[in-house]
Amino acid sequence: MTKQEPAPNRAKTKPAAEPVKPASRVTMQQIARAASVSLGTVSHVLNGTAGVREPLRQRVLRTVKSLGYEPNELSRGLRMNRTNMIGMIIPDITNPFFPGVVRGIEDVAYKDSYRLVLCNTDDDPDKERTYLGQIRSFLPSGILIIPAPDSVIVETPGGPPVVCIDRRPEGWRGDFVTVANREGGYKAARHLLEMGHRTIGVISGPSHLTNASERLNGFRQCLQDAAVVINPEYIQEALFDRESGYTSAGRLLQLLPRPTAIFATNDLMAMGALLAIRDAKLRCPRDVSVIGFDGLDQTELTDPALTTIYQPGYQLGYAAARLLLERIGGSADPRREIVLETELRIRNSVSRINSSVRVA
Amino acid sequence: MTKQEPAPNRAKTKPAAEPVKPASRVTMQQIARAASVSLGTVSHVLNGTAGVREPLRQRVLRTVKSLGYEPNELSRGLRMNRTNMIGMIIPDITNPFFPGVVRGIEDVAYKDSYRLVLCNTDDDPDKERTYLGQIRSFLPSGILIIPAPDSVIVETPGGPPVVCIDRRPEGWRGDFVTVANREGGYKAARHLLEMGHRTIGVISGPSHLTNASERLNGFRQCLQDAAVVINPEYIQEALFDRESGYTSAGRLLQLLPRPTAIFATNDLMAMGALLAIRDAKLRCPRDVSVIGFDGLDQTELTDPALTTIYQPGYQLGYAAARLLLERIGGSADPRREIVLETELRIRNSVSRINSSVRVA
DNA sequence: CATCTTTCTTGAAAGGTTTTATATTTCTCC
DNA sequence: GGAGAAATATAAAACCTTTCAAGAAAGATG
Repeated sequence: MTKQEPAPNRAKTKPAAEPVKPASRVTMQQIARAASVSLGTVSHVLNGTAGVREPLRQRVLRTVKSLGYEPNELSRGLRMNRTNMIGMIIPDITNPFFPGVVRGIEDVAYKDSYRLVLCNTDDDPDKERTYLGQIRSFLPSGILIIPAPDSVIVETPGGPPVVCIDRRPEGWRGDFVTVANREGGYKAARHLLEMGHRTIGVISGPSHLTNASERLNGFRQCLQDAAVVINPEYIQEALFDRESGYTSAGRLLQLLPRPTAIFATNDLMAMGALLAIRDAKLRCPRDVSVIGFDGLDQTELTDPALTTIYQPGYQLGYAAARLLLERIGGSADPRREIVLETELRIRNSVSRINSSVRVA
Repeated sequence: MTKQEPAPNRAKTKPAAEPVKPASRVTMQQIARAASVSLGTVSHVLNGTAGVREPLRQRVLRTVKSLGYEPNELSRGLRMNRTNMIGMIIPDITNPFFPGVVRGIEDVAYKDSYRLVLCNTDDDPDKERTYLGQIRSFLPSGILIIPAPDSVIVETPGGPPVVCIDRRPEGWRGDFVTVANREGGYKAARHLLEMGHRTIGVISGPSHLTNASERLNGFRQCLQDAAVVINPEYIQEALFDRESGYTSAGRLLQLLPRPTAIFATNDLMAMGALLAIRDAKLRCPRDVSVIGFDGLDQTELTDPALTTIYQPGYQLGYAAARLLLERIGGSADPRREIVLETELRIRNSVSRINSSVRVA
């Protein structure tokens, strides 16, 4: 306590008063002083870490309220060696599949009052590495990541728990939440076969993305099971975006015989295909059928409405976040792998092919 | 340094060794020791805050690299009274207009190595308040917000700068980045008038959202300028989402005379209208024309492709982030208001009306 | 009433950085 | 070679919390 002169001469002496601190935040120290109590006690009241007798407790609580104290999460995090943040690394929020995932994550995080730090990698492993480093330097409670292709994620022993979503990075041995991509691809193929298609083109995603290649594998498996062969040039690799879907579809349409159906391993590329078909003066599904993968809302309204394999994006995020929270809570269970189901959504972009074309 | 017995009896004595620190991060202190230099010097090398002679500098840098040091942003932020985070508060990432905005923000932020903390308010002022508090407790460098209706944002004098986007909250007197909503609405009306429409329905957004009401006002202004009257029941208020757009359109379609065109103040509602028209066994644009607002990518592919007023979401975010960064940099310029232009995108959902219907 | 427990309360350290004031070295010039 | 100035290095404080060890008060027991 600095000695304090009695009141009278206050005006004269120009006391070495603090120079009007620029509205800086209220600290626990100030609460302690105002409630004439020790710093530690304030902390104990706030966190319930030790019994504090009721009257004192009330006094502290009142002061907290009246001064409008809010804890400084930085010092808190510094002391406790982790903050209530969750790092969330995704390829690109602009790809309409991801907002749903993010939202699922956030809803879970919000309930437990975790904050989300968002990073878009653009599927660039360098950017991903940068972000990971930066995020770690905030000592987040956990990390949720949709890995870029070829990324090598490692879960550092002392560091925050990590859950991978949607794509499994090379050699990843930790928790993983995904969708039954293989079965989804299989379902797509089966539907096309059932509708009589035998000459089928595929627009696949980047082959080093596990989800893309699994969808393709499932698709192939089904054709193989049905003894339908598919020529390599009928399988085009694109980039999971509309534009490359458009160009790949263009190439497929020029093949002879022209495919009667196209499977795009995501909806964005399927939409590109729809556009390509239109631009080629063909009609979908009359001339060419299209089936997508994702089940984006917007594909209900395309012309024609897109038949697609739905995958539950929101649930994907939701499940991943729940799993992460368990880990943060200290769960040391063996690694978990959660696989959500896909679902064929039949709309109007796949038509039954006339039997004349059918193989005998 | 705890005294260390010679190796042989290690098994017996169970030395009071540190319990294998859980791979905790390397600190500046450790760098300092390893390079036999003071803590301050390390800091100066890292930040260039004081001249350090080259050989020493190199030695420090080498140690930093070899030990893999990464700064702890928490202590850093604690000391400097702010972190390199930016709080970003939006209504709902799931609304397809926002991802573009967010991406624009992130691209700017990334370059200056700021991190984004994402929060979805669902247009709920309480949730918004909660988030604001929580975000502030991280001492972010700045805050970017698309305000919820009826929210009261205040920029605390000592606190981080705030830039509002898209909607101006009641009484907001700070920086603001938006789109020329009024002119956009005007353009929509003019287009419909030019195409011969005189009986027009409107699906407006929530009236307490400034952007929604401005679009409507602009629209009305144009009709008024052209001496076209519009009956109150031809203006339906909806919620900026597809579902409510669908119901509102349904109501409009039952009016007599049935409107020949509908203006929806966002694309999501326009898509709902398209659906409603389809379900009412009518055809767009033959029976009813529709014009939207936003210019979402996906509306290129609807059936029919949606004519709409495009607003540059990405640029909105980009500009807001740049402005915020200037403020963070200390700019004390008078408050700025940036208004971006909209653009009429003519596609296929508005048709010219046959002259017989025209007013003489 | 003295002593022992138990329950509350406190002071101080720790966490990792930046920054200020001071100590030390190096250099310049007579 | 030595004084003084300039350049470089350092120690210690500060930022705001949590937590541990220890002190003080209250209650119980003989």
